[in-house]
Amino acid sequence: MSHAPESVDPVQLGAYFALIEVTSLLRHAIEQQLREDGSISFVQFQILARLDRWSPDGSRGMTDLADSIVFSRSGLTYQAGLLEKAGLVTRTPTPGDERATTVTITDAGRALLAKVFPGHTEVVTRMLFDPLPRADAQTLAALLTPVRDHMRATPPRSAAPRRRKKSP
Amino acid sequence: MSHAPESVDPVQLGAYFALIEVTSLLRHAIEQQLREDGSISFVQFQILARLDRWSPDGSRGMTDLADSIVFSRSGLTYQAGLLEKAGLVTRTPTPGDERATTVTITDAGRALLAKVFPGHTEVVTRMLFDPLPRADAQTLAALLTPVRDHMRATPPRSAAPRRRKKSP
DNA sequence: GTCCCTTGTTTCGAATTCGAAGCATCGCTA
DNA sequence: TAGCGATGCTTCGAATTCGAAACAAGGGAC
Repeated sequence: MSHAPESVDPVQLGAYFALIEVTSLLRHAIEQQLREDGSISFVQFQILARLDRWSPDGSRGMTDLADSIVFSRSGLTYQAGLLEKAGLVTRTPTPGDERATTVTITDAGRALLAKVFPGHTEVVTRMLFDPLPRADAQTLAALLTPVRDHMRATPPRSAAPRRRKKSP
Repeated sequence: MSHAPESVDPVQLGAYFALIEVTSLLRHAIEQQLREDGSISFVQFQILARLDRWSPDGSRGMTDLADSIVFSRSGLTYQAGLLEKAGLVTRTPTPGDERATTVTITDAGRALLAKVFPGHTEVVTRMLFDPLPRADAQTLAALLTPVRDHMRATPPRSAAPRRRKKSP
């Protein structure tokens, strides 16, 4: 299936493995902190944060929300159910489209997020930003942001078009 | 719970989110490719690769192996069971320590890894290294490798601190 | 040699994740 | 306006993950 070389540039390989490991370690650390502070999971934190800080009116459609955190739709249905049961978000039919559901963060959701955020920030700072000075973080962002955009624009490979495509 | 500031430097935050998203997207892409090429999961690929390329004699103890890929021990027990059943690794008692188990990659394991590696490389190259030129990958590695080592040396902050030997 | 804390691994149960299939609605086209 | 593929979400079943508890062997103190 491929013409790609068996051997990879060790330098690049180093970057790849560091990427995977750093993210795993960071995520584990964050999960533990979140469990202590607010009894929510990392995905739930992502959902609340996405709604509170990067969404108009604190609400989004399900599909959009799922894509924005790189998560499956069915998985989001499950998590949104949990969050709704806990009173942290609401799900309402989207006006103008009976199919669509709008997820909105509640005041309780914002409160929990605010309670949990300092610990999260502290962990990220201690694990990632402390050994990575500001100038370096800037470099990292400058490197990774274009890569992220490239990946978002390049779906995994169309064996079967799985992820939703954008408007042509 | 913390004195950490509520607001984070947007530049750093950008690096953090890009890190999480890039890794998620990359991992999904790799998983799909692995599924097509060799019917193994990402963790299984990690295990085989770790044994084949970064372990003496292609073998390691369970704990060491689990830690090296940032994976739970019980999870590794499960995966090692699957791999053993598939004939890709063997589990033998470690000579000199009856408790310990040594995991060793088999010829079939190496063969499968060799078969799967090109596709893996191709995906990583296309998704990560293509938009990230070699010089940049070098920068990325230079940034992340120390961070990774820092994280490895700084466990998640043990919630239940292990009992120490003796009080001085 | 014996006690007892450590270390290495597995078992167990609960929770979470994903893909595929199922439904219902939308909206374009004739 | 009827037909029909596209779109948005949920349900379902299967697989995988983790932490805690259980088990078993090692090894130091006495």
